[in-house]
Amino acid sequence: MAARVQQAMRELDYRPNAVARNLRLSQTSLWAVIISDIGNPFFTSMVRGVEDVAQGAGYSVVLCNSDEDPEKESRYIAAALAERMAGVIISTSGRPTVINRLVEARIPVVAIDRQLRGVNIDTVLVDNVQGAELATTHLLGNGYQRVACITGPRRISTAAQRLRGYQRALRSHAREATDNLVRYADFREEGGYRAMASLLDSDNPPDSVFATNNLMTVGAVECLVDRGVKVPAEFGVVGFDDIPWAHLVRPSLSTVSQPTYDLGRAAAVLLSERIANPARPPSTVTLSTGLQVRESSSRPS
Amino acid sequence: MAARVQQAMRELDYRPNAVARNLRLSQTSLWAVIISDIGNPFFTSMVRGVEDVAQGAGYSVVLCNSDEDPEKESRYIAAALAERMAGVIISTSGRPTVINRLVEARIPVVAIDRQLRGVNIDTVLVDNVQGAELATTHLLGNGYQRVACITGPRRISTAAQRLRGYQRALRSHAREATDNLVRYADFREEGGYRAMASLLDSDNPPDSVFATNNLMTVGAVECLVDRGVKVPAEFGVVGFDDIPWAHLVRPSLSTVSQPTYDLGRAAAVLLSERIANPARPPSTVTLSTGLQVRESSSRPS
DNA sequence: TTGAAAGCGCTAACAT
DNA sequence: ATGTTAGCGCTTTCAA
Repeated sequence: MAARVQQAMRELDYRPNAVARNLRLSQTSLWAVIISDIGNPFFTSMVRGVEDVAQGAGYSVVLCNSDEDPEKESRYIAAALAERMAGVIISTSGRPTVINRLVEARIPVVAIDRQLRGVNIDTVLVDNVQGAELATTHLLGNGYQRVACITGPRRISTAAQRLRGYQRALRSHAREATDNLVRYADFREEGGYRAMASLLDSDNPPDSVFATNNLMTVGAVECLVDRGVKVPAEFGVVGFDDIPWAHLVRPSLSTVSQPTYDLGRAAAVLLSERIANPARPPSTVTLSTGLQVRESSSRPS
Repeated sequence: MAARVQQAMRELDYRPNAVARNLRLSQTSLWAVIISDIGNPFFTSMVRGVEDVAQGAGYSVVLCNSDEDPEKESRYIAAALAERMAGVIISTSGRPTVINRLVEARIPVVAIDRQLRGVNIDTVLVDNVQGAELATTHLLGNGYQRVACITGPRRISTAAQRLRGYQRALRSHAREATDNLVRYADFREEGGYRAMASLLDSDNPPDSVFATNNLMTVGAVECLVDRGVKVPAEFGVVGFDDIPWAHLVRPSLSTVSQPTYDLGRAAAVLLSERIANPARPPSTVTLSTGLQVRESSSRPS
């Protein structure tokens, strides 16, 4: 009887070997989530969203941290490929070539937060242009005259789109969008700090800044504090994406907020749908952003 | 010749199937790092330390987030077991039973940050008693009279040890270590907030607090801000473990700092040594902590 | 209902 | 130096 087998299983504490099972079925129950900076709370919140959906669908989520390093990213992609993971959710560091392998190997892939050029796959984004426009317009509306922008690496779609939103806002307020108010940094704190320093040291410095991610915003504010520049009285700051404990920071930071958890959920839903039906055409989900006005952009009149 | 095979491999874009390889060799090149809260920057820094060593030793690191939930933790342990991962580094949510399976299955396991009761395995810790004593003594030395303690769940070793260090410091300053100044919370922000509220609402409220992790410290400070209690003039605060951007928070937070990155490195080294030599007796590495004095504990005289 | 066997893709041992 | 084969533990198909 089957009952006796069950009994024996318990007695011997039998655990099925998933490796053999995976080999036989040529599929696993593991999803890889490859993110570009584990130190950025944006990604950690997103991962929670992915996890909650994945658990419900019977998958386990393993996290891989590429640290914005294309080489580490490649290594993790290779691992996901070699282990024949059931699916991959990736926020790329910007090199499209390596990811193609996954797509070619017919492993379901969803791009999250950042677009993948050259391949047509499921994608979950926020409306970066709109968010950046919101932030810049807000600064202009509060009486700041020369709004600068600290953005990320050109190859990363969010950096490019947020810059575009900034430029669009300037133009619609009849300001010229000059290059000398734009700095390209690395989406990290130190990069934000250096970019801010460079802006302050320029010939005709700005009186406010829009930084295109949370860590660079922190770096920029640190620079302003170090130089004794008063925020928001002398200088306005708006960032893209919140930081935790934003309310404990003085001055508290105005930011473009993103639905990070829902971003993760949406990606997970797309991935499970693609696994269920590999033939369906890829779709793109775009979530909208909101402006959180706090102290750093509210110039006293 | 071998050269012709190499050539064919390239032409066909051959990728070895790691699943089959794992089955044959009954081992993988994947380490699982199971952490209890991905939202806590303490763990993210630790993971970086693990990763850097692992990469050097030819392993890839996948991260699993148990969110302090024993059930999720069990699921990930089961996955690590089923996938026959090469090793596991775990910061447990406190249930010893499930982890035994890993040990019984002879999968190399290293406990990090939190001790595992009942099993004798490689462990990496910080000197929690010493750090807590440092923090409490510092508050007493700065003229605070009634020092409270917000600690974590009893079953977690760090919570117990930090509480012990607090009690020891009180006794060596001839203060009674009374239970009504101690609160057990959950190592999260909301828990810290509620514990602080409970302390303030008690009959004989404290004039300072030592919180045993970073998130609860943030929660406690939020509560103090909401109640209009002046830190540090009316109330002193010291936390255990730093938060990012501690310098941007006003008042800036005094904390017991931990070598988080080195903690990860040490665990990774222990794990790779155990993989190389499964027979060696388990060892425990204890790293020391330091006191970062900032504004929140410096009462103006 | 229960049993037997093939084969997933790889590696290691053995034979040529 | 090159070729052949057994077997890792599972699932699926086919046979009894």
